[in-house]
Amino acid sequence: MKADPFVYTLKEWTEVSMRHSMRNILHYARECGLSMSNLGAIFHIHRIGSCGVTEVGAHLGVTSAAASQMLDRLVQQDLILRTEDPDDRRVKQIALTEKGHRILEEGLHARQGWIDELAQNLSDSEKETIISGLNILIDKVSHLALPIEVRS
Amino acid sequence: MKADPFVYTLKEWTEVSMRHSMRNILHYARECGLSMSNLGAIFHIHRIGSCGVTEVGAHLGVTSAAASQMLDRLVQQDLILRTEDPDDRRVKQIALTEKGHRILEEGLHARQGWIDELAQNLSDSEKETIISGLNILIDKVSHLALPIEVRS
DNA sequence: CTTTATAATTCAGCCCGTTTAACTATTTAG
DNA sequence: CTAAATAGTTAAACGGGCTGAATTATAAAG
Repeated sequence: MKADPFVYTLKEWTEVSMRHSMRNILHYARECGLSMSNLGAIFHIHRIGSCGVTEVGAHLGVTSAAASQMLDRLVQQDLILRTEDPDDRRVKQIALTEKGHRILEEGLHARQGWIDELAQNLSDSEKETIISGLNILIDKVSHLALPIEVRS
Repeated sequence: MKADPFVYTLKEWTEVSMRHSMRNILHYARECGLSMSNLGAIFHIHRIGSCGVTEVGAHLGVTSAAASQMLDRLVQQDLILRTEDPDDRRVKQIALTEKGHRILEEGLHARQGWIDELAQNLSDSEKETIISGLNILIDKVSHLALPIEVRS
């Protein structure tokens, strides 16, 4: 089980791609003056659409107090919008502003720019082979048990 | 160029795999009381072997003062060793302790554990297809221009 | 030998992210 | 209607991580 060459290769690729992406996103974060937590929140808010303060905190693994304060800073920077939920006025709906969306797009581009570069060095037949494999992975990974989002 | 389905698919997979890995490593960091910077330093030290304080800082994108302080905390936690370089006594050689190696191994395992799980849902022929693609990627990515490690 | 450059450390000061606890507002349960 | 639960905010306190500047030690250049 430990000697599965498939697992070894997939881990190697994951390691390499993550190293590239992480370096790029860290550089971008520094460039635009946001912390990784900030970017993580922005990415999460985009991915799940509108949500509440506590939920953002749960995803980041922090208390609702911490989330509230961080979101407050993001509101001040005009990156997110915090509006009252008409159905339950205890809840604040968190959403990205236009500027927030721009940061998100730029962040994605910064993080994955190396992939564009990589693609230029590949022939069409190589791309075919790779796509076949990736589609299998993408299909199967969606069936994985969803990791639980816990607060300690 | 923007509509290259290959780029789209590869980016999608990178996004998904990074989300899994990041969640797991964040959870692990929290669990063992280390920051992501700490883990990043440990990973880097392991990857390039022994190195100096300033170099670690450069990789993390911080000043040598910041690196010195962070490494100091890691020394106190018995995660790294800081010894004088006999060839140039200005330099301190940074290396992982046994405990540091253990944290590294556990971190890798935590981060990539989902890959083991994923592998169980794949047939041998599917694995073959995927490996073929990954090997192309791994080969080509090594030819990418190395991102410059800069200090602003 | 003297000067200059380099590696690392220390210190003061700042900001960010976090927690706990207290508090307000609102909703839900009885 | 009242009591309990929930969502969010606020405040105080702590520590991490960062910077810039000063310091020490060593090496390299002249």
